[in-house]
Amino acid sequence: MSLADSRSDSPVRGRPRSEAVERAIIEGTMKLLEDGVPLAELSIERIARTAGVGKATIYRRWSGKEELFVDVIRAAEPPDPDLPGTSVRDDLVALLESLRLRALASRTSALLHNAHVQMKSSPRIWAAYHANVIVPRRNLGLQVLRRGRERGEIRADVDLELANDMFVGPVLIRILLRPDADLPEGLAEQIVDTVMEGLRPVSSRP
Amino acid sequence: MSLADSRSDSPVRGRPRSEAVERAIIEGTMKLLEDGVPLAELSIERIARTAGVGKATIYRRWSGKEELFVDVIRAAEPPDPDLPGTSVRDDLVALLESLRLRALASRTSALLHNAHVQMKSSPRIWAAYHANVIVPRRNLGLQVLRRGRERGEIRADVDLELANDMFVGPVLIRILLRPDADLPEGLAEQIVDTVMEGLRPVSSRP
Amino acid sequence: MSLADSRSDSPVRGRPRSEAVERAIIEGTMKLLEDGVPLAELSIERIARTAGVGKATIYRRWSGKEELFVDVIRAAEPPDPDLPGTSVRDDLVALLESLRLRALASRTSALLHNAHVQMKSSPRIWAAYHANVIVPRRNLGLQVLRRGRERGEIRADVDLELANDMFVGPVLIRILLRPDADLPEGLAEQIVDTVMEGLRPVSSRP
Amino acid sequence: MSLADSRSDSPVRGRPRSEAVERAIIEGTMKLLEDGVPLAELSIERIARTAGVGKATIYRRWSGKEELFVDVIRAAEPPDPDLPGTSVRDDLVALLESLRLRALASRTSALLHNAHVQMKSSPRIWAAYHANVIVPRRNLGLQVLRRGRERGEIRADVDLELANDMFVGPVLIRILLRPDADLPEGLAEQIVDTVMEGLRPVSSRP
DNA sequence: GCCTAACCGAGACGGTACGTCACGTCTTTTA
DNA sequence: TAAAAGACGTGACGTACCGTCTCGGTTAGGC
Repeated sequence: MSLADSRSDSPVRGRPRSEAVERAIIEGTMKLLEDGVPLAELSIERIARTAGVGKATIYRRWSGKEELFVDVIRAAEPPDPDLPGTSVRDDLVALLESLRLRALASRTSALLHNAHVQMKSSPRIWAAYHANVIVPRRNLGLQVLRRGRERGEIRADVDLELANDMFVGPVLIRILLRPDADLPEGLAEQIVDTVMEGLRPVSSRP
Repeated sequence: MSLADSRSDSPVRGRPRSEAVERAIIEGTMKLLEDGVPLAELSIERIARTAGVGKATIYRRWSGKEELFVDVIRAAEPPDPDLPGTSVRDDLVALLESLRLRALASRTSALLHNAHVQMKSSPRIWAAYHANVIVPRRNLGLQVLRRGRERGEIRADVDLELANDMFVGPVLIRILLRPDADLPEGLAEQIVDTVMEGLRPVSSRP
Repeated sequence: MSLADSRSDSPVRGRPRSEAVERAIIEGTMKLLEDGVPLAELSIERIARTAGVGKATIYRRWSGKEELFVDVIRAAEPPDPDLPGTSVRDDLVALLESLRLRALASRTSALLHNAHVQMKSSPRIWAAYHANVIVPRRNLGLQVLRRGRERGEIRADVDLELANDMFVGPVLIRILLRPDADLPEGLAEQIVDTVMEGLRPVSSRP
Repeated sequence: MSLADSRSDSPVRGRPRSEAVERAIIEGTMKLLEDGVPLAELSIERIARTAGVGKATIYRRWSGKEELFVDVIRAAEPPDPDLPGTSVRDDLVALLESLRLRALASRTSALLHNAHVQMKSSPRIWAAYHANVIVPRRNLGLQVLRRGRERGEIRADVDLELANDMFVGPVLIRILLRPDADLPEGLAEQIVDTVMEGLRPVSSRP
């Protein structure tokens, strides 16, 4: 292997792909989405025009609109939130709060509202999005809950997957299904405090 | 209705539209969706071909693909579930259980998974779907919760809209975002019992 | 058969193709050629734009650029010339003169110079052009020569196909291979008189 | 050469162009043509692939497809035929015979049939081909005829340019316009003898 | 039992976007 | 500096749908 690598056969050959072009495409797409262009009008042709790029350059990197969207959305994803670590309750509030704030930020809002829409048209792409975006976030929540169970803040018999859905579901439902719904301050606390009540060990009840 | 028809200005004139054709279109579309045709390939042209119908005949009834989908989905919607009325808890379980069973039925499953996807591309259509399908279901839940508050099964200070989202959210999130997730028997009970814990009046705690 | 024909199954079905559109396409193409647009720039896309027509409308009638050109050239072909019939010599002069005049007319000149060029790229199309344009003209000449042989104006042992090439060749070579060459008045007479000398029966020599 | 190389200013600077590469390109193109690749499919990209050469290497030598073709065709041109010089008649027969044989040779046949086709798309290139290939051949014929006139084998009032077209035209017409036409042995003699009849001085008639 | 307006299927129409390919130019590394 | 490789912007290719528009041919009333 080290031998093969050091041979002159084909390290990279030819002109390398321009990172600037890649950025231009993704940011051009993002700009169009932010400008409120309906998803149905977001053609590859238009993206290419906006980014000042040839169609072939897009197809060289992504095999279609949906594949491109996975990367666009990934680029728009904010970094994982910092968790205080003081308690399960506080960590969950931080997680949900970051979800709420992301949805309120107009930039990602337009993306979040519409992004998964287009991708669900293609099971293959949805899988990619699921693996790259949804699962990691989900794991963050599961990790918090697992730690909570170890610490005795959550009953041992609780289905953590379901618990996670009970925390995240109410927020996501408002974001995805009812974009007009408001996401008031304090929403995260209300949800966490209510659901935690049903997960707490019986001994710790007031 | 008979009053309107008997008006003298223009009763019907000419050949009336065939109900059979209307049914053929909607059921043809449904058949295609059930057969796993990706939403992106569901063109009006293909629907017309499948239903053995002219394109104009479709456009005479619906102004586009999305409008048609609203009716297709409405046709696939099961009737509102019967609520036992014995308690808030039992009614909520019945509601969630009907949601779960609908998602498990393969026929509507394909529709549910993908329906809102296409429609969200068109705000206008999404509004129609929202008003005709989502809001009524939602109101059913709110009604149950309101009755529960009146009966004292739920604390007076609880935000019922949010409470509703907390019951429905976990189920919908699994249906819409993770079609591969399982919806095990007893899911409804688990969710309702857990969340209800946090909504119950302090006095009724064990 | 008469039964089948009289049944209502499918006389023509659907909207008939517009003859006006067909004309617009052919004349649009001709206009572009006359305007000196290089053949390489004569894209279907541009023809459609010029004719104010959708691309699909062109492809519905012709399977490609070359097929279309066959019809464009056929449309530009002048009618067969009137032959005086007084003698082989006079008929041949008339034939060659019509060829010369056609080449001088700027309209068809541009076509003639470039038309067969594009078509030869496709053997299939060239065959069509050959069958529809070249062969009929050629037959006209052969007919004249055959009549001349019957009348004794041409020796019986003459290969008429070759003879025809000897009359037509010199003119065509100037048109196709040397567009800058001049086609002076009297050219037809010179060629016919010279070649006829070699075809005449020995007895009729001066 | 050695003198030029030893000059101090800029003998050649850098890596010299490879003649092998040049040959590979021209012969690769010829191979493709011989293999019956339709002219329309003869892209620079394909030629480069076939010759195992970079596109830029081709563009460094020729400014486009047509320029390249001029050299390809020139490379395929057979040398000028040896003329017996015994009489105008014999020289012309030799000229026409060489034309006939060239067309029969499959190698150049494919080229001859299609070569001028592509080039006529570009007036500039056609001019180059005309000057480099057509004119020299043509001059050879004119030279023979001029000598014939001096010797008294051809009448003094004969238009030699036209005479040349009358000899060459019938053969070329068969090659270029009717590739399926046969070019039988004895064709050259028949044409020359027939046309010469009309060019001979009156005094020498039988 | 006609008349006639609207329906119905088929499919042509001007468009727009698709995904592919070749153009001629450019930017890499290697020789 | 040449050469192979291949990315780049451009634009045509031929296909598929869009939503609209004729066509010939039903199919129900109202007269």
